[in-house]
Amino acid sequence: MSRTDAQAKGEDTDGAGTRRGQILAIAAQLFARKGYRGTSMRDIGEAAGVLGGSLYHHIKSKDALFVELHHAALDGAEARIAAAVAAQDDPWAQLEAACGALLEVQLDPDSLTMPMMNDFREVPDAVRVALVERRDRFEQLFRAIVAALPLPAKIDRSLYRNLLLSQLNSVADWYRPGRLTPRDIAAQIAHLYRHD
Amino acid sequence: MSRTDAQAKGEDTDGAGTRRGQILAIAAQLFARKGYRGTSMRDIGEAAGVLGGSLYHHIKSKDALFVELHHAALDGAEARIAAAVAAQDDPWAQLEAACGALLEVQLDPDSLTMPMMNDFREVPDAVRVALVERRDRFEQLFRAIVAALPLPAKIDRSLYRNLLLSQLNSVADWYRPGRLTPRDIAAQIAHLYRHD
DNA sequence: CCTACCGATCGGTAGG
DNA sequence: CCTACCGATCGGTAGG
Repeated sequence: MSRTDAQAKGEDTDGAGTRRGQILAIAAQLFARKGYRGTSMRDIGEAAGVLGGSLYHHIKSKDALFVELHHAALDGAEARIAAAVAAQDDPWAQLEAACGALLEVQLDPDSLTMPMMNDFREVPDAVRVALVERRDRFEQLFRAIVAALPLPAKIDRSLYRNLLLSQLNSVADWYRPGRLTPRDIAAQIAHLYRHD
Repeated sequence: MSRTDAQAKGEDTDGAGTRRGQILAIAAQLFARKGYRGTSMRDIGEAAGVLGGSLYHHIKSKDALFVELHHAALDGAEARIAAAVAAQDDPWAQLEAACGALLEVQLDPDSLTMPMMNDFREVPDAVRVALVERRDRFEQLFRAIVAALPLPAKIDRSLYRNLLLSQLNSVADWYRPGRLTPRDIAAQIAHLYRHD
């Protein structure tokens, strides 16, 4: 039975229980830490206790593996953010909730759900197209949140949204767990971006 | 005569006039566009009209080439930002001037002076150490500017500075020349970060 | 600056 | 899941 068949029946195709699920989790961790080009199939195999070539029983190609992980990561982040936003009424509170949820996902050192959003440049062209498309859909979530903010008329909402998203994505470049929590940082960002 | 000898005499060691200067400029452009790992010595050679191996008459290694370009880029950016800041008196005006100068350097598509600040993860360990050390020194400039701002006491200046720097660095990830100028974006960022 | 090459590593495959 | 391998590409070098 193919994976697609199993998915159609709603079975557990690659939770942590399956061998494939274990391999996906291991690969996500390595990609997140070392990037696309910095992670070889042999690296993933070694972490999984097999040779690199053996992985091709579970995946079609390195590219397909990376895209699958990226899509799953954004699915997870999207769900968490949508839930956090839905729990708030005030538009500014929604903004802070969205920032907090995104940063919690992105800054969790054990997170397998957020490989590298920002490696677009080190990926093959065909992969980049798939990543950008999925990311653009993800960003619709923030488009809606920003649209609901009572911003002064003179503020360019497109620029505002781009700055906010790149601000959130770039935190992972310098954040180190310890002094500040993801929520602390989200609160500060939401404070900076509060302009009324 | 070695390069070091020439430098000691203050000669033009690698301006655009020298062959070495041409090669550095070409390499900087490629690194900026495709990243460290995405740019091979053969790529650089091809763009310079020679074979990859021939480049080793002018440089010691790919690593040393990359570090040299990175240091030169930060030297140039530092000088421009310091000059822009010195032309202002008001601390908030200094902040905006610094943002504008940095973004002009970083968003100029023909800029050879700003390879990739953000590829730290795709670089060998020894290179990363050199890059981080130089970058930390670069960031002292912003430490001084932020220290001079009359921020409310409750604002964490360390977090504020980290957010500002990563905000500025991440603009290059989405900026496309056209609608907005680097100064437009700098003005918006300075506006967001104005909290008194 | 080129020819000709080195050892290492890469993604991926055939056959068992 | 392993053995054994493919062709491609990498940074770098010797010798001219």
